[in-house]
Amino acid sequence: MQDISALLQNSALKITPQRLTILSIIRKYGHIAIDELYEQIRSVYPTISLATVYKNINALQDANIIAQIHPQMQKPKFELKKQQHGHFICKVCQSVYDFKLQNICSPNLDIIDDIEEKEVYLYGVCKKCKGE
Amino acid sequence: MQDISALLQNSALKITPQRLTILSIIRKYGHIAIDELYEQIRSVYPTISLATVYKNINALQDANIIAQIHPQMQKPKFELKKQQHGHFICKVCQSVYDFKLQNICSPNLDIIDDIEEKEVYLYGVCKKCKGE
DNA sequence: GTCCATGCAAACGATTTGCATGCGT
DNA sequence: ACGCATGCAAATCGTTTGCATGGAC
Repeated sequence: MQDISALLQNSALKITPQRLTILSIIRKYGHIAIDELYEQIRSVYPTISLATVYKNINALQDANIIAQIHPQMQKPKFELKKQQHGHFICKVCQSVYDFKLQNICSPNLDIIDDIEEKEVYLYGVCKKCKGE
Repeated sequence: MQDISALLQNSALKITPQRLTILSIIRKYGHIAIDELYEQIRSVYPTISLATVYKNINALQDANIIAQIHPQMQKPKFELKKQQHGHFICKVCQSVYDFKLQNICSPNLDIIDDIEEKEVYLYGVCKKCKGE
């Protein structure tokens, strides 16, 4: 379990209770959309402004502490930044699961010089939903 | 080269000059954002409304004639729907190249029952930009 | 004490909607 | 002739900005 304060300490960002709460909610949920995040944080800080949430997710992205994913048919979601991985999205329950990215296709496209980053989304039905 | 009228004939959508033009522009550019599409179609139909362009891309997506891609750091772009493929995005010139998706990683994640769709974006610098 | 963060309201941009008219079938 | 498509304007939604106050360092 990563230490959330340390993430902020190693950045230029100040440690505020709002930021700590935002990060702990993201960690708890794994992947969360902005409106769910806002809803969750309001149960802790009822007076927090949506603008503050937006400013913080932008600052945290710039500081490379969180990352944004864009699954098809879903609102963008945020996650704590970690090593490269892919996402499996269940079409039924909409859950997002991380998985290790290994030997992704090496496309033989002569325009490609070299590949620096990979972004992979797989879509299907998870076992939990299939089993019902 | 696919026949654009046929795409519309096989759908419930009416064949209008605006739709044909939208589709031919998408085909010509391969991948195009909505504002570029609007700009291009205005050079043919100067009176077309942006609302019409939006209504049409929504209708064409629902009819499975076009698809939307979401490369990181770029506006969403549209392409004609075709068999499954990945996208390589040049970080310098922002160009999008299609490539054939073959033996993508089989993640050993026990929550996955089976995979129905794959969405892959690779990011790097294309040879054209590297060579300069 | 300084500077950044917060919270509110207003502004903004992108997309959608309602409605009257036009066009494809 | 009917019903969907178009084009305009207005409405809406998500996100950003400006600014005064508060809090972290």
